[in-house]
Amino acid sequence: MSNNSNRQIEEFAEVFKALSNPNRLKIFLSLVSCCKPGTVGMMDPDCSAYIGELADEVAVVKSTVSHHIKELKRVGLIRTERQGQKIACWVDPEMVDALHRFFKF
Amino acid sequence: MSNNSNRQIEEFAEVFKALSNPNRLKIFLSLVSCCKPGTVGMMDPDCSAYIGELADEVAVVKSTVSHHIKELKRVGLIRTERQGQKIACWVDPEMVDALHRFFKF
DNA sequence: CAAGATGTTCGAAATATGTCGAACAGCAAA
DNA sequence: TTTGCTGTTCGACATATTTCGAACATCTTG
Repeated sequence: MSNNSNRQIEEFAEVFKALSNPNRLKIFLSLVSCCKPGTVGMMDPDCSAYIGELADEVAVVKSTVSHHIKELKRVGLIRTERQGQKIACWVDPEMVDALHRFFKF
Repeated sequence: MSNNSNRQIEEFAEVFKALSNPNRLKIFLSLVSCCKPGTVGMMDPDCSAYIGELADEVAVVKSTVSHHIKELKRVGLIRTERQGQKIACWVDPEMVDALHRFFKF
């Protein structure tokens, strides 16, 4: 920690901004919790959620969820893939690990 | 991770918001780095920085730094104490640990 | 192809944020 | 007490964010 270039600082700041909105954080945590421990990001069919599901959980309209998903994806926190009509979303474990290391003293 | 009440989610969101501004993140990291490993938050006289110093480092005016410090303090990331004319600032290790655990799978 | 489901894009509105400079307040040393 | 630091508060301004609903796009299935 604390040994970061200016560029890295900007990037982490963007990741934190993505997690700074309560609804976006809920979406992120929802994606984490829908995955079995150790399987995150491995494209397990049980290990993802869809926009509509997330909209129900977080209680905002789907267009807003779509926006939030886009932002979480942009900063690298999640990944998505079309599966038929739906879009599967899951957490990227590498980014979570990077954050874990960020706060390691 | 992911096993958080609504209240906890809101609190973490606020912490992430505090770290989402590049200048505020720089201030935070500056406070981390000015501390020797293992001594963070122990009120070691070497283990703190002052508003003016931080303003120089981050290159914003002191009123802005004061604002940012207030916010970092509000969410529990740092602590402060008056030392004569100056205000000493240091990182709260418990919050860093909480963040570390937050990203622990 | 038509209908139905899911997700995206767009425009708009309210609200929040980041920053500055000026004025003010607290402390220390002459 | 006066002067000179240090930090805080305030008002202002520009910009960003969050959210919604409507319109559009994409995919599946009958």
